[in-house]
Amino acid sequence: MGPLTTPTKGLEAPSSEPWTPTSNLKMLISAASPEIRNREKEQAVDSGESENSQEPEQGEEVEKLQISRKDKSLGLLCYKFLARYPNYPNPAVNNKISLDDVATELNVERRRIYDIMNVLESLNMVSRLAKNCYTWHGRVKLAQTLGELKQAGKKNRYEQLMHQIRQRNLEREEREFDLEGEEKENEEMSSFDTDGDSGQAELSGTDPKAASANSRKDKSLRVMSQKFVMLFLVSSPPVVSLEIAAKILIGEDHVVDQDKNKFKTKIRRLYDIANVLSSLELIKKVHVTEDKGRKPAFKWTGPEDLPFPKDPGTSATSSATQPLESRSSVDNCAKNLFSSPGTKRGFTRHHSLVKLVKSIQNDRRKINSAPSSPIKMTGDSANSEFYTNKMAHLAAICKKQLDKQSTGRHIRPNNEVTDALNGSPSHSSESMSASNHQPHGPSGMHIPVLPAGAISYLSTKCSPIIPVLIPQHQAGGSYAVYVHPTSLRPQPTSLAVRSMTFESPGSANAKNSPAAMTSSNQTNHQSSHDKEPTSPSTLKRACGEKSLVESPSKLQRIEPKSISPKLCEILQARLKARRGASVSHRPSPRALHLEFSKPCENQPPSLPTSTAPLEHSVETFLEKEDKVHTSDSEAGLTPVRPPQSQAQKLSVPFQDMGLPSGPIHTETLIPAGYLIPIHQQSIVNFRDAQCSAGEISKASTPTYNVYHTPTAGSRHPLPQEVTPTRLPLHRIPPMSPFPSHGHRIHSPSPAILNFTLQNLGLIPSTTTPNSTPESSSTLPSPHPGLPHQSMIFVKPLSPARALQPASMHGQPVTLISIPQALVTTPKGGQPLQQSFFHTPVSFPTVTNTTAPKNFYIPQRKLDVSPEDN
DNA sequence: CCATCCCGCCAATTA
DNA sequence: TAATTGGCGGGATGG
Repeated sequence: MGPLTTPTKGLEAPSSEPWTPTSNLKMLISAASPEIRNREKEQAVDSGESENSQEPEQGEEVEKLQISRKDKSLGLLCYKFLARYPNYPNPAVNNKISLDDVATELNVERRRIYDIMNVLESLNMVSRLAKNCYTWHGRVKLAQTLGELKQAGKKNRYEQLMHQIRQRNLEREEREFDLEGEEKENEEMSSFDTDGDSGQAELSGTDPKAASANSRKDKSLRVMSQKFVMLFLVSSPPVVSLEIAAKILIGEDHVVDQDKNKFKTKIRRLYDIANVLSSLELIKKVHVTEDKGRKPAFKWTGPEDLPFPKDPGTSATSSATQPLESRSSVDNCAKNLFSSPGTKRGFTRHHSLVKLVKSIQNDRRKINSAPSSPIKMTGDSANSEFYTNKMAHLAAICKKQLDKQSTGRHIRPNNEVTDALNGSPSHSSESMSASNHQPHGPSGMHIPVLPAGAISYLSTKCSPIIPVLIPQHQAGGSYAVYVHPTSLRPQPTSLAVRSMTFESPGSANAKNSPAAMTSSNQTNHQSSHDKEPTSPSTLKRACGEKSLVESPSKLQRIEPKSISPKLCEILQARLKARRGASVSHRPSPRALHLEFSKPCENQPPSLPTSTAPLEHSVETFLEKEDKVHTSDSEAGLTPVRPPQSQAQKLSVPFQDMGLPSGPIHTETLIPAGYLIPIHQQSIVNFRDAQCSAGEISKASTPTYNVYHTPTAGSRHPLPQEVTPTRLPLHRIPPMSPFPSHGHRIHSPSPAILNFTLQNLGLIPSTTTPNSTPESSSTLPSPHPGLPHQSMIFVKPLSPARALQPASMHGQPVTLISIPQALVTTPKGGQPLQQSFFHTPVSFPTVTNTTAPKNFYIPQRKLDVSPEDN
């Protein structure tokens, strides 16, 4: 069933059909304009068609809508766009996005859609399938992507750069140059980094030559978006002013102002990006009052805890591992999902290849899936989605309006700084909360909201088994699920691509347990094999060349640790001295890391499901990869690019060795790129889903559904970075009892919608018309998709607390339950990805830590005023 | 006046 | 070569 109609179409439908009268109204209204809210207040509900009736209530004739510029804003457009798709799409379905359709439906020029897509693509929320076609991933990979970006940001030392710039500014202000000398020093330091990392990227952008391969293009929006996000993830108060961001994004600030124009342009672009990110609710506008005056800035409101890619090498993270971005090359690579070969060559996937791949994939799935329970995505779900989308759309809008209405800003989180706080000491503690989930909460990022259905897993490395609790209200009580850690990490999915591979090694904790690693590797191998061999050399020239060449260089690598700390200290010292502001440093996670890691090691390597056999030496693995990388792409894997492989190679050994440097270098090299991670998890789900439904769906759609992520980025995590927590988790294979049921929630949207509508008074209560199964959880949780603060207050309880105490004893692992309220969830029916990670080893304290301590922010010079609006 | 940022020309890249 | 992407900056708009 599901498959039939399904997915594909779902999208378009919304466009114009009249859904319900009311809905239309809403849509219109929303679309109409900001003023709407006013209107709403007045009218509240209104009659149909706003236009028609026109309601002169207001009297004015404003004529329908004044089309003010705001009505056309990119942010609003983005909201509309997002409303069309579920936050956690069911992987089984093919979530294709046709640019033409979207543009038509939303009534905008294509150009605008590109802007949105580029930003979303940079966050892995979508990936380009083909010409006019993108695949929607929603927020499934978001947490991971953010984690990777964070790593990349650290690597690039954006934090330091930011500090430097700030200081510089201060100095300038105060006295122009006096301190130049010092600054220079700093700069130099930084510059190195920069050069190493981003610098290159930058250069390329600036310099044509550097770019050689890189198309200049690569640089832009996508890369910019990633860098911008990195800044937030890295800075302690997660507040970034446009000015600073622009400077960093531009090659550097040293450049000085020369190009005013350039600066101006950069700012323009940042606004574009910021609008999209705001729609995603990852950031919000604020003003910072620094020494100078008030400057426009944005505050991060997204999730703070991200999975750390590094550690886990195992799982997904690794994929993440790389943050990388390589800019141009990356892009290219990435883009090429499938293959990416040489510039032109690409293999473009190939039709024929595709078929092969599919078949292969299918086989794999079967295999893999077997153990796992299939998920179901039934047709209904599909249908439901259909509706859902619409609903979501409306809901989103409504929500938005509501928000506006409710002026209140909620809390300002200024201090959300959780990260900073906790962060340094332990990500771990903090992290827990919700890694993945969406953020929407107002400011709270951490709130763990889980979808009712969803199961969260904690990954703990430590204990072999991880208990997971899932609280569900309605549905059932909470459940505890035990999962083998191993399974988690190494992802069973064969799909994992090489990216994964390297991840594992690297991430695997610094030390990584061999077993785990191997397993993962293995998987990769398999998958990779099948696929196409082509890719290897081909990559884009750029990629290959650069990576190759550069990789060797270790420039950065070396210093990072050594240097960075120094710099930090210096900077901090300076800052303190000057301002008294302090910069928070994060303590290096490493120490923790190690500790944690050990436990992990203990775990049994083998996984039940995991396919991963162990073994394979890295080398082997590598070899294979080289040959094959891409193969997976279809499977949903990402394509690989040769360079990566190399990188991996390098990295692997090093890591194993325990040397950070190796891998790092690579990264460094490419700093600027755009990252594209791969997620296993998703894959997994996907598979599962497919098992059940997949075939059908496929049949319907010839295309590949796969979603592969575009590419994996190449890099791996830095060794340094290894953070203690690793969490990867995300979806687990179907071990858990429940998940199997498909019930999932797919899109929250309906729920939300209801919620919204109810609030509005539009509808009585209860479910939406088309109920979807998930309806059970009526509560509206704000979904990721629509975040609203206002809508629901989810209080972030400390998760730990919420959960049962049991967890405590249970071991190191803490469990977190999530209120079911939150509906959201991924559709996959499965466990979603939320991962919580708790720190594995928790000492008793851990739990505690999580919550409460957030408040203090060390220094902050900046005042942030919420502005909104 | 100035912060935002829409619009769309037109170049780069693809098909 | 045509079409698709998407850099880029003029200049409009709202505050």
